[in-house]
Amino acid sequence: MADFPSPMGTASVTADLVVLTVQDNELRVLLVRRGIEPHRGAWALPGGFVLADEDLDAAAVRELREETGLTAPVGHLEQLASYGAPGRDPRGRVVTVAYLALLPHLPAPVAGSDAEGAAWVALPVGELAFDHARILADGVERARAKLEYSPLATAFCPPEFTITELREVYETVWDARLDPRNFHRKVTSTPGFVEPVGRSVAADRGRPAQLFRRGPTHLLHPPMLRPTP
Amino acid sequence: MADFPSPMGTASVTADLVVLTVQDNELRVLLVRRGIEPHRGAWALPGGFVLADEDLDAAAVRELREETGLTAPVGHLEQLASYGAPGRDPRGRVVTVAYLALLPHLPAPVAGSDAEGAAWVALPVGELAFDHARILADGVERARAKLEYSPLATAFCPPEFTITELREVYETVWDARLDPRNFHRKVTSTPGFVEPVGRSVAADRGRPAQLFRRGPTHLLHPPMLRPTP
DNA sequence: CCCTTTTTCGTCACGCTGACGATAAGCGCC
DNA sequence: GGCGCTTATCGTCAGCGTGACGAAAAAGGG
Repeated sequence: MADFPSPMGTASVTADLVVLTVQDNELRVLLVRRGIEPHRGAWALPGGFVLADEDLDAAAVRELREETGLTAPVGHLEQLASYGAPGRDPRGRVVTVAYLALLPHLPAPVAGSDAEGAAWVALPVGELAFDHARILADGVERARAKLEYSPLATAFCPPEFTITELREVYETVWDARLDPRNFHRKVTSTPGFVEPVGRSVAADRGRPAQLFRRGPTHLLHPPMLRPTP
Repeated sequence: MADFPSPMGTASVTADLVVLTVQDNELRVLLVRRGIEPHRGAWALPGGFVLADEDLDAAAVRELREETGLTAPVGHLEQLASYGAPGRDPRGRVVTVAYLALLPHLPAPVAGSDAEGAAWVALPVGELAFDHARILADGVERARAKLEYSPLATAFCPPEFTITELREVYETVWDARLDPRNFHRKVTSTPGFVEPVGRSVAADRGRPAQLFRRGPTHLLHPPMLRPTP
């Protein structure tokens, strides 16, 4: 690491969020409509500046809470990547540390103080402010890849879910169809992926399905295979 | 994204490198000995401040060139993660974007202007300045994982290499022993992993080995499996 | 009760892997 | 040149996980 004084004056640092959820068999992202310039009126990823005495992860957690009203620790949050091209923000040098959040479907989002509104927008979305389209694409790609070798699909589900609900998450995020019988075998035979609750729940039609919780495993061995188109 | 003025004054942004190589069946990392405070005399990851009109990736490429003297694009370079805990640098708020580089073994490294020396240090290393021990651990873990599902082990090899050299890379990075026969079958039967050059090379003893180049694939299907200890 | 729907269990062929034997192709030495 | 040693490369075979698909179980509705 070099030393002061810095050749690059200084930069502002923001934590922006790619918050994904699955609703109505659609992959949706939380977007806010910008209330101020630049890009006033355009859709953008939620986020904000990192505070002076705040860690990057803490800033992401705070932003997520502010935008979704989340209090309990549900879903999943991880650092995605950082973006700092010189011209990406017309106001000056801004380095953005992007985070990826996977959540079960929640009530209507809350608009932040600097936004005119917030909404869950189904993918693919249209134009976004700044380089947020690229950040979103990176987040979606990360999420798609992580479903293969991690049990993170359960982050899209409520605390108790059926195998079919979990399969619909995979089918939605991957935009593919999975065989219900093979999927059921795979999920229930992978140790630590899901644990049976013991109760069942009846849908509108068909045989009632068993309820499951997410298991203790953080890595799938062997991974869930994405069908080859 | 929120707007100016920033609640967090501003921060300095550095690009630090986890440069890994394999030499003498040891995984080694490029470290510099700090010539100035803080942590003067301590080992640290190479890196430096991002310039005013410079993208993050460009800063990483420049630092890598300055520290290793690399001109041609060899090996592999990717963003690792960002670190910005408030107290991680005693001089003030510094956000570091860490990069991971995988290189074949090179001649002696070059000491930067702000370092008293540079060296390839075999893992595990001792104490490091700042939070560089954590960054290094994250980089090594990323490298170990990537060898499973990507052909990045070839980044540790010279342009032309034998299957045995490639296997020794896996064995060194994973600290495991692989069956030479099964490894040979796996590598040569995975499409696009390696391509035969057509020539052979004789070692000190034994049958001469065929030479290979890295293939066009960027993802291994199915992945190379790490042995379960 | 029969039909429909959905969940859940079984069966079977195939491909990949781990374990390991066998052969090929060099070298040094006598 | 033949022999022994070492390493590279090819073969064989059992076991496991997977894709494809049949079949039974468990509800509700006419």
